Amino acid sequence: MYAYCIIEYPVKSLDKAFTYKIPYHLQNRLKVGMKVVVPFNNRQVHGIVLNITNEASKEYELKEIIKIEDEFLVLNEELMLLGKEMQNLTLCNLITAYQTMLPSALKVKEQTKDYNEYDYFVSLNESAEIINEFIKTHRKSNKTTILEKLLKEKEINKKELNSTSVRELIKLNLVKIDKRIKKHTNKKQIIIDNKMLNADQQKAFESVCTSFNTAKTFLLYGVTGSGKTLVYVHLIKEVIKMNKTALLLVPEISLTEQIVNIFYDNFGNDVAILHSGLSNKEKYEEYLKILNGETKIVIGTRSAVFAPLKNLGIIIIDEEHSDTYKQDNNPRYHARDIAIKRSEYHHCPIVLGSATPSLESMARAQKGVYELITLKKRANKLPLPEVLIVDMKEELQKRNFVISELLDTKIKECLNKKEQVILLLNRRGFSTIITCSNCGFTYKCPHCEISLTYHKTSNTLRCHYCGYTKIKDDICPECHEHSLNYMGMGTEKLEEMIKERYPESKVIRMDADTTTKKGAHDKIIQAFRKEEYNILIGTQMISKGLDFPKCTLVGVLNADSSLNIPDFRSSERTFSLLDQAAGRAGRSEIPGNVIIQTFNPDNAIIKAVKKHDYDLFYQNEMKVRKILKYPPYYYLATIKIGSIDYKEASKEATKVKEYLQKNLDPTSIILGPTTASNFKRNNIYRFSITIKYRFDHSLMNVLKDLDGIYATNKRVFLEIDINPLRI
DNA sequence: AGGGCTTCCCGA
DNA sequence: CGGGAAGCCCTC
Repeated sequence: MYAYCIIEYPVKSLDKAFTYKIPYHLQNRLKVGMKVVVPFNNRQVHGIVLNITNEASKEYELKEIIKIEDEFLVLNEELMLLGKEMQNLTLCNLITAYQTMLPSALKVKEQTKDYNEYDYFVSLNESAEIINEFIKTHRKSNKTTILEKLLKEKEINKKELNSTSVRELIKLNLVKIDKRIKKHTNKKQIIIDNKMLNADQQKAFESVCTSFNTAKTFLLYGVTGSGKTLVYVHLIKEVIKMNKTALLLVPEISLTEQIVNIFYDNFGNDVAILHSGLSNKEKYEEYLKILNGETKIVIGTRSAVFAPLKNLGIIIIDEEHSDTYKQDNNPRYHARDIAIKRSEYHHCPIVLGSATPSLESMARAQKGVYELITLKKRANKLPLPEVLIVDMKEELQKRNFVISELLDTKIKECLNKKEQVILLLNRRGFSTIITCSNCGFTYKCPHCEISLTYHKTSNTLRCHYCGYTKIKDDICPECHEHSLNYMGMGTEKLEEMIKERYPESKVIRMDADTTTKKGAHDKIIQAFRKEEYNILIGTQMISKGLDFPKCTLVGVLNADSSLNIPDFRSSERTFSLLDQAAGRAGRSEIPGNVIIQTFNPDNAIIKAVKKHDYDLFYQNEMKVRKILKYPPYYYLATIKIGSIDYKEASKEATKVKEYLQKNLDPTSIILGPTTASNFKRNNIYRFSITIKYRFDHSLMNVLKDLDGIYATNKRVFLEIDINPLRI
């Protein structure tokens, strides 16, 4: 028998199966999807078994598999198929696809790390007579007490006994030790909310229920606060009743804990949680629980879409429009696409939930590809919060640079009434531009040529692209004057300013800098919910999904920042960010207010946000997309051409374009090459080519070939992104 | 990926 | 001629 294996190196030239003989003693044990050790070019490497056959080509002298690395199946049949689909969808190496699906502890490399904790049990190694004899013939000691205990209890955890005495007893051959994997008692009991559904929610629930056992995609479009989560909970409950499993994806770590907490009242099932904030060991434990079928519900972020659940009954993607569902390095997969593949395999429905669906999803729903379910009203029947637009051009004349008059009064009101405020500023750090007022010098990253951000807490200047960090100077490095100005407002500076301006306030900040530690997200959220603080300052990470009943005021300080980014999706992102942020206010009995500060009060997006009018936004934006030939009317693919050498990158980019022009369908539009949005990053110059296409059956193959051409080029490399979120 | 083999370049 | 660097090829 022979095994076709893919080996661990993620290199194009090795992205193919190698054939090995299966030694006799492994023939019954070896299964497809197992991790094996094989000889490879005078080395031993790890691989995954793709296929087992009785026949093999006689072209090569075949070597034998050395051993099986993991006795249990690493990847089941579904996930093996899914990896191949991901390879086709994203043009990554097959092994890269499989690696992405596994928790790092099980990744194909080195040896599988033993993350298990063990318990050691002591038991008798001789008959009762001999033990009794020993006790009688020796004077009373630690040893005899242990033996007496063991006569009664059969086995005792070694931890409870004196280790020296145990060691002596082992030497005497009277006792032995068994090593067993420690069973963790699971703390996260899932708990199903018994709250009843309202009429709208019930209708939504029932529509999905009629399609259990069908691979159908639903778009659950519900305004913020309409209680989508409760619909999820009831659907999952239903699925569990049918003895199936459920997968719930959320966009950010900060939302996993919150969602878990919603599932209360013991239902007897455990829920596994998977997100990047867990340690490798924790991920491994969660993964094993899922693999062993000990848990039927998985909640997690993007990569949780690969959770090895069997018998999936439903997949739910909350906040489906979120950018975080697309991985921005290889393999550039979108969790939504993967989820749809999985739903096809399991014949189960998939629910995409959002208050601001992506245009792609809404367009598909309009066309009837997805079934549209709408929740128009907030669950608590309260109106959506009133959105007030402040024109910052006028405020500037009143010398209000950061906080407008209106926002200031509202904050004060809120603090007086003992209610809570959320302030959204989509820029972290203290100040975003540092310039010298004497000579005009500005700090730029030496590797990326973008301006450095000053972080006061660490007293450093940092590049938010590559992570370059340097200690802050006191004087200008060019003209050596004490003339450095710290301009541009980041969350750190805002925090400082708010504390000063509202001395009675208790301010907490949540951004990438305050949430590096494990569990920090949850801590901040809990503290704010318990009203230990009354002002929460944060970046967009606070805009999604969070539910603070006492929050009645949301202020968006720089609504324009995302509007001005030159990308075809920036309107969509802005609308969704603002609408989501607005949805944080007034979620309980007390009505809320939203204040949006902008320099473009007449902008159509801002106006649509004011009216909470997704449809208005959708209709307008679809017109723009149609004229400009962007998704959902056209599909996109981008190719980034990078090199340390500027000229070489530029030259190759032109060659790539010529290649595409020669080989692609003439209906496809090829744009570029232009300098990529972050042109120089980590000292690499990058050019970008964008392909717009509708029906181009040759596209994937052309791109695959192109990738192959550059696979051996060490100086120039390509990054291909199918359906990119930004160009 | 990474080791072995060939080729190329150049000179205490 | 010799040695080191760079390029090329192969791996079941």
